[in-house]
Amino acid sequence: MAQKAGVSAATASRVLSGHSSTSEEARQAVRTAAAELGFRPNAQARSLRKTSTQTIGLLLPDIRNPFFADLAHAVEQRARDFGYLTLFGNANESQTQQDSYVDVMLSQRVDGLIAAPQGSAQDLRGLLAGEVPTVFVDRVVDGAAVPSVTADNTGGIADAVHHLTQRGHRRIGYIAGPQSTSTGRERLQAYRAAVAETGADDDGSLIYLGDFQSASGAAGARCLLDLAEPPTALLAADSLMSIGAIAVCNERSLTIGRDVAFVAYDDIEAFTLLNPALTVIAHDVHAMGRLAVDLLIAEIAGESPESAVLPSRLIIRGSTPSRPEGKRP
Amino acid sequence: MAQKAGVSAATASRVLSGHSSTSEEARQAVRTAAAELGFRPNAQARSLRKTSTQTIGLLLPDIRNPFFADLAHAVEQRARDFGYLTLFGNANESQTQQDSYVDVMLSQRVDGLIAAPQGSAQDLRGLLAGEVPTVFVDRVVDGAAVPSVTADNTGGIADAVHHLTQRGHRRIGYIAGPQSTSTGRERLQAYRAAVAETGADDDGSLIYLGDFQSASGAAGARCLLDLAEPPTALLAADSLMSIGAIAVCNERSLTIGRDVAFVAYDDIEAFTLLNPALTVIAHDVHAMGRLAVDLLIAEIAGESPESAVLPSRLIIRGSTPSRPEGKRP
DNA sequence: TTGTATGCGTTATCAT
DNA sequence: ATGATAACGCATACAA
Repeated sequence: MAQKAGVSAATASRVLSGHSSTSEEARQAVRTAAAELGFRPNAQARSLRKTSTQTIGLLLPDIRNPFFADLAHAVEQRARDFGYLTLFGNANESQTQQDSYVDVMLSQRVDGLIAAPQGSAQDLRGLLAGEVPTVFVDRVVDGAAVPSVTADNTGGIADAVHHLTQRGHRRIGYIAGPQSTSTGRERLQAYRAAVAETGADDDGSLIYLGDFQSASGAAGARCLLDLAEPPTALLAADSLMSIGAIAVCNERSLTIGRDVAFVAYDDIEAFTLLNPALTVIAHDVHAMGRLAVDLLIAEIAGESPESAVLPSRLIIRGSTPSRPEGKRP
Repeated sequence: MAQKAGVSAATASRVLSGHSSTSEEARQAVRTAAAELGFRPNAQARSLRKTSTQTIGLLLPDIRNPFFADLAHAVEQRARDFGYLTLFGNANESQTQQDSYVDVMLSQRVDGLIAAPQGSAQDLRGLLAGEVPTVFVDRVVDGAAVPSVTADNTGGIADAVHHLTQRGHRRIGYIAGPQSTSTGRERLQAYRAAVAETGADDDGSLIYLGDFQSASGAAGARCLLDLAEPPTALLAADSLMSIGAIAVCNERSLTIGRDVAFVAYDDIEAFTLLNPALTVIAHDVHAMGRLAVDLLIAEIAGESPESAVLPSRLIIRGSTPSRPEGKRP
């Protein structure tokens, strides 16, 4: 390339990176030569020489979960604003895959890492050793000194339970997330606290432990509805489990809102299409992703950004009417 | 690292890559040293030396579209099987972002590229110049000699239109995808052909050009339903536009299945929750992603794999009952 | 089996 | 303003 332009590699580099002072004719020569050859600087070599890769890693547990898809989109767009390419890993709700992606991303020398982690701190030694600037998003890992952007899980669940008890429900079935995630744990704890506070039935059999996937939501709904004394309201800890649970209700010809109330954690557009539409605990996913990137950028710049907790908002729709006097099958 | 283990860099490299012959004691020394130092080989440097990066690029138009999220998942999992990391780009249905991602990925020297492209061949000169093994998935670009894995758009739409006419519909409103995509074009053409073939109303005003996003589905539904002689059935070219369209039907208290029939292109789980559930044109997204990776691997290996067209399947559910005699508002 | 030397493509330093 | 040179971290050909 350089020789085609009749200059040294150094000059070509200077022209292409627009760095140092170059002559007009050198710029011309290099640019035409580059264009003709379809020359593309090798990012690997550049990263090797510089310290940065202009790349951040995004480690998500499940890209098929609309919440994380939205989050990915928000992160990616914001990262672009700062000139970073987002390297994407889908842990598939598996510790093994998560670890392997952390490994790969560290090997790729990402400049920073945004992760919605699972498991304990031990599993993420790499990150926690401070090997790379890291921000946790949505989920956190206990005992990790890592800035995070999370949602107000406790407030969200509390609002939902209070809402349901106000509407006359005392038996609230809860389809929980996996306890290997901070969100799964926090939301379950919040459910228990809210149940205690409101005086709703504190019955361990009203809790089903799912895994944030649709099938477990279905299993949970079956289990709860089969109880001798079934719940009059269902609350599921994410949108995918909600979908599974609602499918079971339909299967059994239980009408949501009439035969059983329903609240979903996470809002997705399709939930507004249901009849009645679903009452949900919603968040500003876009803000969450955006803020996570901002924190990471600050961290990369050597600052120590503060963690943030974004508010939850209960959106009341038709799936949680006041409880009628009548019984349900 | 090497000196900590008391060996040369070459020996360390050999041990870590498990390549050449090494002595037991060298292996021990290197491995313990590597573990103690938390040593991680630099993938950049390795890629620079080797020709491959063990990385493929995946360029998708919209990760928030469940179809592409599923596709991303399938591709990523399959790529893992071959030891490839998937580098992910979300073009956001924008040509500019698409081009910039192609640029970045080529700079990153991905070993191959899987893309659901938009626009014309001119916009993707880089790929088409054969700079890197490429496979198109879902969408293609005209005039490009690139293997592809697509769905049978024509068959899917034809089945849907035939189904609707058999159920007594003559005015079928079609919310089309953008004509800058091959899927948008093919499906629209198939709609027109099927309308002509079945003798349904061939009325240009029954066609609305959307952009595969939810808002345009809503706009399309409003436009079509406002017609002096509105359609009795609606067909939308993807799931997002379907969601927007259904929201409008609900808004107007039109009951799907009773007041207006509905068929969505692409199946998503939430569609089965609607009451009635949606009739959809479904595909095996997982197979599509998997096959795309397989083709790419073959291409990387120097072969010339054949393009594949995966079948569409019409899943008939409650949203398309036989047309009653009664009119709709 | 292992060490030495070289090169991958780029950029920073130091001359000129 | 530009060229020569070294260095980034790793892998390989060759020598020992």
